[in-house]
Amino acid sequence: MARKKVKLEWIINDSARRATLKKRKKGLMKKVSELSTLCDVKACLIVYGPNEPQAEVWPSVPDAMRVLARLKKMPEMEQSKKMMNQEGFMRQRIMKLQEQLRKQDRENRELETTLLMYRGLAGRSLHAAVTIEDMTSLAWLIEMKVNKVQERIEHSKGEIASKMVEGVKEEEKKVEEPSNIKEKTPLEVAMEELQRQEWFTEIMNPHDLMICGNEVVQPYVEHNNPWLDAYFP
Amino acid sequence: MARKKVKLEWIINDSARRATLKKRKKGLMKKVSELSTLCDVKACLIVYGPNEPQAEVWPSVPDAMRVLARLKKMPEMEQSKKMMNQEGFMRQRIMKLQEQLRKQDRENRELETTLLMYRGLAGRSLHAAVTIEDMTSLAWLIEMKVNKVQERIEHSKGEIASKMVEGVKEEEKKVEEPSNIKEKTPLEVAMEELQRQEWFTEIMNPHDLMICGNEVVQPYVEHNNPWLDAYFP
DNA sequence: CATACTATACTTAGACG
DNA sequence: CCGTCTAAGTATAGTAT
Repeated sequence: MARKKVKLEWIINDSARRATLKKRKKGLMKKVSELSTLCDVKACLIVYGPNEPQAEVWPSVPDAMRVLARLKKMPEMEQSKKMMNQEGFMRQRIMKLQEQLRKQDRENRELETTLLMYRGLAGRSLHAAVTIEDMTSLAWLIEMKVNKVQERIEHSKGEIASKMVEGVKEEEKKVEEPSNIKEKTPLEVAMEELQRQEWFTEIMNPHDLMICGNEVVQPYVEHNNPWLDAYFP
Repeated sequence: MARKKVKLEWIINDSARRATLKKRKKGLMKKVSELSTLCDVKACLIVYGPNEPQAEVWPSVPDAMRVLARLKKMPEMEQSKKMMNQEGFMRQRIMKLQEQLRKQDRENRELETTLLMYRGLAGRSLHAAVTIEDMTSLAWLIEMKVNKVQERIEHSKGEIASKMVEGVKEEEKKVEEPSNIKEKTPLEVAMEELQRQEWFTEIMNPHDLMICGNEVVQPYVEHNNPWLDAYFP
């Protein structure tokens, strides 16, 4: 009746596997919550069942969304790590932080506006009527968003374009080098640039391709088209 | 020299807390990976440090994005659970699934297009030049997205509007009831409807408010504006 | 299938260098 | 700060109900 040392591999036995999943999932959730209270850090855990489309989420779906939102903004930061052992690191770091602060301040102002507006709407609608005006406000809020995104697109387009042209020029310069050093193609550079744009990640839907680091990533998709499997193995 | 039973509360000692965080985070990562190999389930874990903006992510940032993208689409499913013990559940279920299938098929077609297009771009740019045409294609792809979103907004606007008006009417009907039953206000209903729109979750940025179930959720925001704390405790 | 049990494997708090 | 050590505390595989 002793306990075997567990081998780290897929459990073949069907019921044993489900039992293990249940037990360990529970344990994991507990441990995540412990970590989060003991050390007061934000964390989130998502576990999908084998067939269920419904995932188990800690601490809650909305909170997980918050964490996701935060994660989405990080790719810009990952690169600053590479500068870690560079000379003059401090000055760059400080500049980055200052810029971040300014940005955050701007965001805070926007947040205030949205909060106030929502408050106004919610307060009024508690037991009074929701008027056409409320509805219009909502529509206005949404249209504002769209306009903003379009503005950013217009603003970024030129930059991306010049980056690409730049990339082309650089490639033309070293046209006869052996170049078995795998460099990023201009398109990849431009795509990475796009990934870093906030409006881009918010506009592109999850089924679009992403570039992350050096690899082209195909986001999660549950497809039922065998042709795709054949074409992209 | 014995080990105390750990109290589940914030560890005051600064270095002890950081040590615990490090150890337990490592343990958690291990356990998540074990679970995922033992039971072959998709999972993801994100843990933020106390001050670091850089999160620790398992299994990897792109994979986490995939998992989260999948999560984003779920809210529609959560509600079907409430119908579980209703009569005629089966027919509704089947209809939902059929609709989902159609939707997925459409999405697959879009995916194919994007993949083919990207392939074309990537293939051409490997060592050849990136032309203005490539760049234009990219811009075109993005503008398509924006147009689509706007279409959806136009299409949904009317529906949302009528829902709100409906809500107002209903509230007017029962104007003299005591109503200590906390019902959703029309605005809340409309907002929930919005949340369910794909274009909405993709357009709204993380700093906007979300409604999730019955509560108004404020997404993650690291603010440095004390006034906000005072106003929204 | 879920629940309860228990021996054992695994994790980790605290001490030490 | 970091890694190592070790006993105490937890998680859980296998089993029984």
